[in-house]
Amino acid sequence: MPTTVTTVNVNGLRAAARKGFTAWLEGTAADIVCLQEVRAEPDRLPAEVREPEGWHTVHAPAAAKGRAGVALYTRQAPEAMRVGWGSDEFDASGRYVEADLPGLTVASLYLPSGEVGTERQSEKERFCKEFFLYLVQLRQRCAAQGREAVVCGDWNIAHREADLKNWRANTRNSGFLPEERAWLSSVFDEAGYVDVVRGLHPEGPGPYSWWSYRGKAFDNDSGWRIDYQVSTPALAARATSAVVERAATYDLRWSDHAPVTVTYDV
Amino acid sequence: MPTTVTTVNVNGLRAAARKGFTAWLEGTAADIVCLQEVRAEPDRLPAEVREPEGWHTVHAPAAAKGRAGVALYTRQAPEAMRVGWGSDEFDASGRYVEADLPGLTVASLYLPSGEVGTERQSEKERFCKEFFLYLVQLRQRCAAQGREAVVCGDWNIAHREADLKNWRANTRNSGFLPEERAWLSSVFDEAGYVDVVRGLHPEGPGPYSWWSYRGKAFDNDSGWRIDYQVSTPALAARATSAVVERAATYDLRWSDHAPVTVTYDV
DNA sequence: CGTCAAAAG
DNA sequence: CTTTAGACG
Repeated sequence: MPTTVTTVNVNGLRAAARKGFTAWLEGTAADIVCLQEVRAEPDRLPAEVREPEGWHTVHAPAAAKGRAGVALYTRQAPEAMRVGWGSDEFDASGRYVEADLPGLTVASLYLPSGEVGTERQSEKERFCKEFFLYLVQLRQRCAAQGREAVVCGDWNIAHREADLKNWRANTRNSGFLPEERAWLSSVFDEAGYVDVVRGLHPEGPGPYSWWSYRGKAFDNDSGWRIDYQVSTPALAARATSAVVERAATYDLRWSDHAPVTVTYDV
Repeated sequence: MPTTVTTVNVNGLRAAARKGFTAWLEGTAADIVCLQEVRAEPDRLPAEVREPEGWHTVHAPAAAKGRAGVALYTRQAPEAMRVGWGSDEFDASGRYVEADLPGLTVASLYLPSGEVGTERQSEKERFCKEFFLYLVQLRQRCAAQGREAVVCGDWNIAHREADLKNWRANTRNSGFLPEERAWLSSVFDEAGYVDVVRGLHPEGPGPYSWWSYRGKAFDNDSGWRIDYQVSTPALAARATSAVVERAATYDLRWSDHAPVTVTYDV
């Protein structure tokens, strides 16, 4: 029985809904949708966006209004859900929510974006450090429960040179720093997770999932692959297809990110 | 030789230009256009809006970015122009500019909007007090120079019951306070100016020139007549037509105010 | 370049 | 309800 999972950074769910997210959701075949950068308290979302007909939704807004915010939309009712991972600093930041479905834990992650030389980069580093420890715990817990896990979201790090158009120009920019790339490698090599999309598409460049709104980044396909489905190995082995739903034209976009959709044969 | 003068509060010239002001300006027969609430420094306006082909423009932005701002667009080059009237408090507030054309001084005025019980109402009162003294001076100067004068703009006061849809509900609201109405009467009765549009349309209600964006004010024609052409008597006597260019539908509006256009046979 | 909150109207 | 500046990304 196939299960399809989509992750997408909506860059403001209210704006995205006006521009096409609602139509996209109505048309999608996904069973699970992971959202990042909702940027609204649930009360401030139209009801048909907050809890659309046919979906169960879990919202984890940030304490700061208009910032971050993640959500999970599932066709099946979750057995359990958890906001954050027990972090004093990050649990109220609207950056992590997970839900248990039969045999599967699915998470929506919005890893902080950084800026070299600023406090935002330090925050990103602190987040990564804490979150790595949690990823190890998550794997152990899922193994003990006979569950698979997939952590979907905007990780704000391109892993390898094939994961962004202009890697040379970005070796000193947040999102492609050597230490960030090494951290992401440790998620795969030490914590034992798998980059599902790269597994199905071993050849780069791309597929990119984010194009800056600045300049002509979208038209030039000057993108980054920073949205991942990071899963337990057994689940990754059951992935049968992966696509990035890049909009046909600039004007048809409803976010600066595109949905990343994977079908798992589980 | 007829001269047509339009005054309109554009509620943000950048937004208005996107929504239809540019097309309106290209189609207008006016010789002189007085703008209020430009809400942009000239540098931040597209060149074709800041100084359109065929027009001479005078911009008087507010010191505070994004606030107030008046301008005059004339097909003929002005002989002189003056920003403010020599007021310590108001000259840099982007609320008054005047220009001399042959035989005529034309001004664009954006009188402060108030709110009862707040500092904004006190500011409006101070403005009115100072500006009345200037209006008297202006008349004397124009008389001495053999010039007519017309002060066009958003006066933010409805003069009489016929000048707003729901006058009873507004007797305690800024814009229709007894003292504001009395002040405007003094502009006519003591300073000796004439309300040109009311002269040509003695019967109310209306014509209204502003409808709040809130609620269904436009659809219900729940408007106010707060945009005036206030002229010297001899000029008013030469006015041959006056129209408020109310948009046909809500969606065709490019401001919450409508252009008020008068043709003078001078 | 685009989203959002807040202040202003 | 709409515009704008400013913060953030």
